[in-house]
Amino acid sequence: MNDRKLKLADLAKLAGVSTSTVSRALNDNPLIKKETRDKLQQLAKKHNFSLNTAASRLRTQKTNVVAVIINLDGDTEQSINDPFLLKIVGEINLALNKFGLELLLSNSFMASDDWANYFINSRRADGIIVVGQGKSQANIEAAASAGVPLVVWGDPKTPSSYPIVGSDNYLGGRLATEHLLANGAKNILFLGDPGHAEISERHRGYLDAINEAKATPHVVSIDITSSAAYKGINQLLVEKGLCFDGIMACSDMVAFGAMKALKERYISIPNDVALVGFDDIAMADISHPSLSSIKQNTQRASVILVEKLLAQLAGQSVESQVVEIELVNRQSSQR
Amino acid sequence: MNDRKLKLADLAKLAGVSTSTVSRALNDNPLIKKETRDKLQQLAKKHNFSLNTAASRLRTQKTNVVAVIINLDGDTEQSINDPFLLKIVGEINLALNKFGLELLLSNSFMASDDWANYFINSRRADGIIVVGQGKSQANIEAAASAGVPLVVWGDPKTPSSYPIVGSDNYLGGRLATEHLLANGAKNILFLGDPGHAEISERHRGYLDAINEAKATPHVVSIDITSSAAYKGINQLLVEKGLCFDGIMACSDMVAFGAMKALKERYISIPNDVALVGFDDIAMADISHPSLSSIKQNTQRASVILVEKLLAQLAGQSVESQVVEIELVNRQSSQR
DNA sequence: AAACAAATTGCAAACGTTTGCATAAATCTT
DNA sequence: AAGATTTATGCAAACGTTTGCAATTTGTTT
Repeated sequence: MNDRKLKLADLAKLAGVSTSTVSRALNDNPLIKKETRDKLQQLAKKHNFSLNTAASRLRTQKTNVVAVIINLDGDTEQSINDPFLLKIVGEINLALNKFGLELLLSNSFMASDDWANYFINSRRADGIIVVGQGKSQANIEAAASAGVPLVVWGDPKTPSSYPIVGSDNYLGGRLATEHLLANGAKNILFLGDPGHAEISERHRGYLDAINEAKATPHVVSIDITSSAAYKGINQLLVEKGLCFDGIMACSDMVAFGAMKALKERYISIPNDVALVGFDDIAMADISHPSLSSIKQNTQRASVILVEKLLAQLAGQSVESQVVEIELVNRQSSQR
Repeated sequence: MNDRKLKLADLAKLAGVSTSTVSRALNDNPLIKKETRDKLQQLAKKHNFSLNTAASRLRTQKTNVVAVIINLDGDTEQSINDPFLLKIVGEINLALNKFGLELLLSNSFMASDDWANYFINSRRADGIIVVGQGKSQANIEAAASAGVPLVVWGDPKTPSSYPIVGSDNYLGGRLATEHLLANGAKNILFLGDPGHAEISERHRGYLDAINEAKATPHVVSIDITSSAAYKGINQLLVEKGLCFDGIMACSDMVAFGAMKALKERYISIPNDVALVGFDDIAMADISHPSLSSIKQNTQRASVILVEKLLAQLAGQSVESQVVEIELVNRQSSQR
């Protein structure tokens, strides 16, 4: 339907000016008289012109694209099932758009493990945002030490050579546990895998709160999925009976897995067992009983992630940063 | 840390051949002797070389990028909260990677409404996958009639000038309703907004099943969110009491909203009200009672979407296609 | 009105690939 | 052993922007 794609030169000919002028005008360069600029921008719009990004990226050596890598462990299926990871990708997308950047989506099953090479050397993107630290930080380390502009969503307290933005997981774990204690729970389970960076901090917070209350810690180490949680709690109940009266789950999906196991045995939540999750996904509010949870401010975190990436692109060096969290108090822990 | 980025010419000099040879070797062009090809590929790997995609895209006029647009209505907040949309994006990502394509993520709040221009003319991407028909198909129509390679995830039975891949929503609505009827429900609510393309088909299926059973249809038209469902059912219960014994919800999240409203009033599921959802998200299996649902085969659909896009890129014309669905029978409808 | 400064615009050379065509080397015919 | 094929490589011209510098126009000062 359309005739052949217009290029800058065609537009220039139409307007009777040089391509330099058109180029500058479209980039709103003040070197060009305001009047001419407006006229040319109008013309471009009228002819449905848009710049060939390939050409301009080649010339400027900038892409205005950010690669977002969902960093999965491979041995967990958290990816597809956990709404939280995808939610944060959505937020990052919004934040990037706000800064005029585009989002190239990838996951860690990508072609190469050499992110620096694949994304940056190849000029596919200007920088990288990694979502999730995963258990191994090797790929991240490698990219960072190759000098790639890079930010990670993860646990900011992890010592690292690259900036990490994330929630105060320690505080989250502590708050959740203290909340359970305050609601009368004595034997509180930690449900999650402390081998995972972010969860290990939540676990530390849990431990400190438990110790201060002179209670006994008990960890059920499971994969970050609801089905693993379901099985884990089920098994525990079979083997030892109801030996706990509170659960601090490392994610909401995990909490729901536990909740199912409890409900099936007619164990009352929160009366027999109080329960707190982590993430505050949409479902937390809509489940019955509704799930108390530690809410992560993903929106704010996303903006910070992008800002820090931009700062790096501008040559500044940036630090890790903690984003505030909040306990959302609902029915599952209230007694 | 790294020295200046290598280019093809540098590599050529190192190997003592021309850039043409290196270029062809790296693209595995059989014009080049296998031996030389291997040697050059090795050399490239050793020096951590990777092609400048900007340059090669400029030269070849191909990007190997597909823009995925999450098409939202603007007046609904389905986006961030509905795991289903994001899940399908994840699946599409996997499918694209399988074909060596990359995924540029966007949503309909993007800069321009002129997708053809923004994505294709500008050579940001070779083609577009639209996730969700939304209520208005204007943007899609415009892009399609501009000759853009484009595929839509939506309701394949919608008459359209572009190929739509999606579940058999009519059949899904019918199966769900028939299932509820078979389980003894007499007054079955349809919970969802029939103004929305895909949901309208589900509604048609519902209606046909209801009519064949000589039952009375009743639609509660709400936005596609769990909170809208919660409010909708709550209001109905307040105004008319328990005037129904079955619900066919237009999505799982909607079903959960309804479930909450029912549970709060101690209305038993499935005994007082049987419930079927749509989408079969992870939570359906883990809720209590577990939620019967129509399962959409997102993985298969994603592969088909990509294949159809590739076919278009190859100049073939392609048709809409229905992907099979399946009723997953769980507790919420079983009596 | 000339000389100078400031504001606009144009010229032409990059950016790093790919690829049609020409050439050189190797292999095959007779 | 010399031409005719086949196979392997190199030359050089694109692809469509951006941008330093030069050139032109306009405005200001004396």
